[in-house]
Amino acid sequence: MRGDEGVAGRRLRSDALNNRHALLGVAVSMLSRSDGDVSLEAIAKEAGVGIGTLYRHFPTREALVVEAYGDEIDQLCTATNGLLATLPPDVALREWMQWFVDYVASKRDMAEALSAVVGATSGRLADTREQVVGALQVLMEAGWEADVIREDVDVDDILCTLRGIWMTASDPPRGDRARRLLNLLMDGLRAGGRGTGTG
Amino acid sequence: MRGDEGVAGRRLRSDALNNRHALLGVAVSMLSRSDGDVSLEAIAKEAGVGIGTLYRHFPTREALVVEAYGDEIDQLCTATNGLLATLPPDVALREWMQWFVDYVASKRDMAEALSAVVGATSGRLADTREQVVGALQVLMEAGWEADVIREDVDVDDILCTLRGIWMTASDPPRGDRARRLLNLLMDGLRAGGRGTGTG
DNA sequence: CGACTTTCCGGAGGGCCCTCCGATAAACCC
DNA sequence: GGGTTTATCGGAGGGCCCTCCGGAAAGTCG
Repeated sequence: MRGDEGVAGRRLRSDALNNRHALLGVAVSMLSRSDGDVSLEAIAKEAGVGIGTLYRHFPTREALVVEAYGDEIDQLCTATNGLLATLPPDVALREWMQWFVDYVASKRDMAEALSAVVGATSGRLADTREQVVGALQVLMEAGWEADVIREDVDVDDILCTLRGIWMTASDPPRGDRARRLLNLLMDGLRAGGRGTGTG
Repeated sequence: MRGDEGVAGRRLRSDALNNRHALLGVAVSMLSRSDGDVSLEAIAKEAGVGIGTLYRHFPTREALVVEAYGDEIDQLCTATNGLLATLPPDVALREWMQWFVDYVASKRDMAEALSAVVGATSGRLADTREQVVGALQVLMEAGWEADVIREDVDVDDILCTLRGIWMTASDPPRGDRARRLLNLLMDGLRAGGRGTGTG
């Protein structure tokens, strides 16, 4: 399973590994419930471990959420190949961003968790960042190659804009507006050559 | 002074008014300091009132921040006229958004506070929302009139996108990226006619 | 000035977050 | 197994957020 080591990559002791899996399982289950907010202490209790143990494995709530849904994020990030195999690059990019935004909006706490990912510079959150950036990079490069995406916009620009859109799409869910904003973004991405802004 | 009444518009009792002013003054002063986080309890204590009093006047941290800087937000929102008097509408819009984003990035807690404003549907935060929407509306309408801004993008679209940009521009401050994103947005806003996205 | 009504105050209290360190248990060696 | 090392656990504790309501102060009327 992904992420079965500690921060230094060392193998975890058996009890630590059990606790880690228990926490992730409980986290997925409790975060999926539709009732009100879920406290980290409640997750630790339900998993049968102390709160200190939860924090040792997952230093922030965001880290826990991202790791709980790590597999699904993996899937989204590897889906780029399938998209590029069947769609023009710009359409593939548009479609992938739509999936991503919809996915984020479908999970409690995911918008905030992935916002932390965007700003992360080290640790596991930063690994996830690299993963997402990588997926976007593949899509963008295909668009550049086919000359359907302007070249003076970088992957970080897109990621930051995307974050703005998924924040809008979640809490409360607003898929319609997200679609409009993605259209606006795509139009900016296709607008000819050098930026025409005044700044 | 702006905001010298309670939620129902009734006149405040004298002690309440004094407390309110004391809280706002202390809030501005403490939020302007550059050291670490400022707790609401610390603000209440410094203002010489109980924590309950603070919450009665300002139901959330965001409300306190927005009201503390209400005058400055007013100024930003009325600056549109001056801009439109001397600049083409699209340039004026671009310039105003730049001011706004830079302003948000310059105040502790302002990014989050104004995010709450964007989502507010009632109360004083919603009033501020109307104010900002009004300013944007003026700029957009000038752009539509002059036929330099596409007409299938509404003011809420811009506000949501703008929020994404100011979130990026603050915490940590990243004015360079904000400028790039504003350029991208402007290019989308000028890109011809009907949206070309696939959604 | 009292007496009465209305508004407002203050801080105790409960919940959550996060840290820290003495206690505990796994892993390893002989 | 017994002893030693080292990783891990657990929860007490302190801080902040926010609510709630008994009590106090301001305003009002005769």
